[in-house]
Amino acid sequence: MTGSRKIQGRSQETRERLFATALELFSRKGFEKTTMREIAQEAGLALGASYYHFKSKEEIVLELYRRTQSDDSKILIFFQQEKKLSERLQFLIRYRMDQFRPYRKSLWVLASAAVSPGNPLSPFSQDSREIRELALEAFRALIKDADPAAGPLAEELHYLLWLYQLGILLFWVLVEDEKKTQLLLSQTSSMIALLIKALKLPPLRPLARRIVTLVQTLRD
Amino acid sequence: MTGSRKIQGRSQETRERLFATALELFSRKGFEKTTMREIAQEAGLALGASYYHFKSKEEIVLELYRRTQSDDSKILIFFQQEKKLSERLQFLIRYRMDQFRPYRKSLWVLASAAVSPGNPLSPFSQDSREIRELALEAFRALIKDADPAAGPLAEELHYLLWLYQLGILLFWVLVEDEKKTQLLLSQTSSMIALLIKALKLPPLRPLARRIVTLVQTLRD
DNA sequence: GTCTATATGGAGATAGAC
DNA sequence: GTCTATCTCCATATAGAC
Repeated sequence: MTGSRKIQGRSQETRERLFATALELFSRKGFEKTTMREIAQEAGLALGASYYHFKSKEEIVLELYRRTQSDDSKILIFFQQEKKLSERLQFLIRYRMDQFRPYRKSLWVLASAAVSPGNPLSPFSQDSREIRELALEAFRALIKDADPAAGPLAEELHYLLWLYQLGILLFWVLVEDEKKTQLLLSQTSSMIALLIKALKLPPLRPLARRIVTLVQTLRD
Repeated sequence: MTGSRKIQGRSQETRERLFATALELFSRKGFEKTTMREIAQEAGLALGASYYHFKSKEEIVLELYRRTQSDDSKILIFFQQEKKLSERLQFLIRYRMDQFRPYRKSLWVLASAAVSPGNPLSPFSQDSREIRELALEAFRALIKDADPAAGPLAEELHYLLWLYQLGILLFWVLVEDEKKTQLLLSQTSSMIALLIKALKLPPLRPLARRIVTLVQTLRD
């Protein structure tokens, strides 16, 4: 038993080393240009040994997906004690960044590899809807009982804020500057709260309606 | 002479067919997953014959870059007769879309292939600054003498509008719906003009300053 | 000028010895 | 678990027919 645990432990260690080496190479050279031979060599293994741990190069990416699966219960708990919309926004997006941070450098390279048509890795293909719906659910919870209330944007605000989140994450991944991203997040999230308040003023009601109609039309 | 022209003509035709076939396959299967063998076969050529026309797979992409090089003089001429900012915005962005339209389906796949680190194709690498500066120049011209005038945003408005353009083009390439893109463009460009006007109102001056400071900080 | 046929070396992946 | 040997398919390059 103890012996078996030891072996499992060493195997896990090797697998971990392979995984880390692969991500390092992916972020440095890109997914397609990184070869299994390189990964194996850099991790100090023979090619065949690497294939024992990961059946294919794509399976390494699936491992990354698995590790960034989220448990959003902490987000919902935070929402119970904090009603301010800008604070909720910042918390939710920072929470996502914490999930992705260990793999931030690999994210862009892998995401762009994944959008290739017919790529089984693509979160934009089959699994897309499921993942996106989960993410949208968190934003629906964010809006409920929030201050300021959604007002005339109510029907589409969760979707708009989800798009906003994508933009922030894109900036984070591309610009690779933690401080700047935090500044952008804190500044724009309070501006958004301001804008939501402003759109409740009677003279701006038609504009708010126009925005909602536009978003609804574009979403199909 | 006539004989030579004829041969050149046929060669040009073959080259054109190869080029079109390659782009079609790139957009269907992705750049990396498309092989020269496939391109040759689908175009009805032998492999070696393809290499006569394009020395490498990457050279096909360089051909695409060459074809989308822009001549912005028509934009400047349009600006002389049209002062309205929302009209200018729509014209400029539609002009870019016209440039890219023949290759729209290939754009995303190639762009994502190009952002791989160390990729010689990348417009984000060395050539990046040059291309971006050219694009920004058009937006500087757009703002000059525009109605409404830039107001408190003046210092950074050309940059903000350039970002806006990137967003519209991203939507266009990803959503693949010409009508929706046109709707998004016309609606949002008039909202932008409205917002610029609003930010001149005295109570919104501090907000405008905050935006300018934020953009300046984030740009380095 | 244009094409066919073929060679080289490297990629992902697998089989089977240890 | 890890290795070596090997398979198949790819990009690339070139020799020579037409």
